[in-house]
Amino acid sequence: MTTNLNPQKIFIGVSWPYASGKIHIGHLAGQYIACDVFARYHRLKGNSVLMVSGSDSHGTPILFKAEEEKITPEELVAKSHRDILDTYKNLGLIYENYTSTTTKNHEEVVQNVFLVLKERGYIYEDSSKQYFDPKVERFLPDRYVRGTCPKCGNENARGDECPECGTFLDVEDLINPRSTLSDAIPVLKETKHFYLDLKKLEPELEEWIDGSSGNWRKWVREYTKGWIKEGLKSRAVTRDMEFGVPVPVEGWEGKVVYVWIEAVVGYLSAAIEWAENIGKPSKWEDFWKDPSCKHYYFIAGGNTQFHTIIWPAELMGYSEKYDSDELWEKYKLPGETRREKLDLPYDVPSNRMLLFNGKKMSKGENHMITADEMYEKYGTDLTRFFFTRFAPENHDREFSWEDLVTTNNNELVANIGNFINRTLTFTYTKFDKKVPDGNWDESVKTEIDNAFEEVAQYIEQVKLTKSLERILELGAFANKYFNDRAPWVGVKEDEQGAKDTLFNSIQLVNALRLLLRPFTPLACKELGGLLNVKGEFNANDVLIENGVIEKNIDTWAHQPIEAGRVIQEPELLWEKIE
RNA sequence: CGCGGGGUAGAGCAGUGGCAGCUCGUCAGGCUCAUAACCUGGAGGUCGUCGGUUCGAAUCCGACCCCCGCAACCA
Repeated sequence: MTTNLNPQKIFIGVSWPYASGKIHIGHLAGQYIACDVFARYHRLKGNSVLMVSGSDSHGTPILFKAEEEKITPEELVAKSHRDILDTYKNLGLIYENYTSTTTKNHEEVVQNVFLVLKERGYIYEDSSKQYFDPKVERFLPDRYVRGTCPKCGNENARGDECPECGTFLDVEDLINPRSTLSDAIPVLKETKHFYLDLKKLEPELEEWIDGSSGNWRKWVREYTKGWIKEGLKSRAVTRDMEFGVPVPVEGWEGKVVYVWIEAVVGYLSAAIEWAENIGKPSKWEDFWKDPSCKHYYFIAGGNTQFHTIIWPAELMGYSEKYDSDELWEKYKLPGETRREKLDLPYDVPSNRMLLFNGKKMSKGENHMITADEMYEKYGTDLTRFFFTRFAPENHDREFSWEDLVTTNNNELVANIGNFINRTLTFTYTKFDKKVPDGNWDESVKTEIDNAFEEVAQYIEQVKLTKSLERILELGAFANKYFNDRAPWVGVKEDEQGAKDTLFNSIQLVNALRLLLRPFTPLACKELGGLLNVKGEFNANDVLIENGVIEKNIDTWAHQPIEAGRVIQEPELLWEKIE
C-alpha cells in the first residue's frame, strides 16, 4: 500500500443503455460487469480513473413505448433511469459519473460537436425520400414499415431486412408497404437531412486503425477492417422527430440529431459534466487531452463500429477545431482551456453475444432474463463472478442456469470458499482464534506475488475470464498446500509445522480476498471483517462514499496478516445452491 | 462470391508448425481440518469434411459443409 506517484490515467466509456426499460443479463455479460471489474482494479492500483456512461433517453422506440404505457416519454425515461440506477447499485456497479442524454449540458456539447463538424465540411445537407405515415403523421424508421419481400415473397418483411430469407432490403423495395404503427399505407415524402461524410475521413481513419488496432481483440479488429474494406458510406445524422437534441441550424425545426452522433458524444459530455460536478470545470481535459491517458470503450456486439469507426471519425473531424483561431474562439466546450486535440480510443474490448436457448436476448421480443431477476435469485457476488468467468469475450456464448449452479458450487464455493472456511475454522478452533506464530514458506510467498502480477496483467489486457481463472489457480494451489501439509496431523505431532501451515494459509486467504476485490466486493468486505482488517484504504469504497477519490494509493499487492491477530468466528461467504 | 466470428473428450473452452491440453462431469483410490469438501490417479478426442505444402499440420494453403452474429437507437 503505497502512494502511486505516477498514476496512469484511464478513461472508460461504457455504452449507454437505452432508457426504454430494464437491463438484462446480456447487457451484464456484454459490458456492465466487465467495465466495473476493470475500473475497480485500476482504482485499487492507484490509477486515475474516469468511468462515465448514462441512459440513452431519446428516439422513436421510447415514444412508442410511452404511448403504449400511456405515460409521457419523459416519465418513461425517468423511470427507466431510476430502474437502471437501482440495478447498478444492487450489483455494485459504480461510475465516476452516470448521467443521461436529457441534460442541458449534453445538448450543448452535442450541438457544439455537430456545428464544428459542419463547419469543417464533414456534415453536409442532402435530401432523400422516406416513408411517412399519414395517419399518425410521422416519418417511419425502416423497421416500422412492413411489406412483401421482393426476393422471397414473404408478406411480413421489414423495411430493413426480410426475416424469412435474410436479405437486407431497401425500404422502398418492399411490395405493398404498410405502417406498423397504424396499418396505414405510408407515402414516400421528400425530407432533407444532414449527412456525415465518412468517406472524407476514411484515409485518416484507416491509417489510425492500422496503427492502433494491434492490441484490440482479433474479432473487433477484423470486423472493423471489414467495414473499411466494404467502403464507408455517408450516413444521415438527423431525424424527423421532436424528441431529442434539436438540430442547431435555422430552418431545421422539428428535426433532431440522430443517435450515433448523439449518444457517442455522451462520452465527452458526461466527462464535462463530471468535472462540473466536482467543482473543477476544466478537469475533464486531463482525461481527454493527455495523450498518455488510455481510453477504453466497453461495449458489445453490434455497437462495435460506432466505437471503432464513427466515434473516432467524429473525434478526428472535431479536433480540427484546434487548428483554427476562429473555431477555437467560437466553439469552446464548457470549461475548456487547452487548445489540444481530443484523445482517440486506445482499446475497444467489445464482447460478443450471450445467447439464451440459442438466440440472443432481445427487449423487443421479450426473450430475456432481467438483471434484477438474476440479482434477486443469486445476489451481487455470484452474478458478477459468473458473468466475468463466462463473458463472451471472443465468441458468442450460451447462457444456462446449470452452468451458473455448477460454477457457484465448484468454483466459488468448493475451491475458494472452502479453502477460506477450512483455514479460518482451523485457526479459530485449534489455535484459540489467533493467527499462529509461523514462518513464511517461500513457495507460498512466490505463488502469491506471481498471482498479483499475473492477474494484473490479464486485467490490463482486458482478458477478464483469464484473470479469474488465474485466481482460481491460486485457490487450487492453496487447497493442495493445505492438504499436503496435513495440519490436522501436525497439530498433534508437530505443532510448529501446523502453525507454519496455518500462518501461510491465512496469508493465502488474505491474498484471495485482495485479488477478488474487483470481482466479488461484498464477500471481500465480509472476509475483511472476519480477519479483523481495520482501516484499509479501498479506493472503490471511497468513491461510493465521497463521489471522488482524492488520493492515488496503490493497494494491488499482498498485505500480510501478522501473527497473533485475533480473528472472528468464521461464517460462510458463499453457499451451495440447488 | 456482402462483412465478420466459430466448429478440439459427454458439456464448456485453451491451444498459430514439434508427444492434443484445461475446468466440470464420470470411474477408482487417498484423506478427514473444511460447505458431501479437499488431494491423487484413470477412462474418454481419426481437432467439421476433402485435398495440398512439410521430416512433421488442430495450427499454413485451397475447396467445401454446418452453426452464429451484423445495416433497426436490439448489448
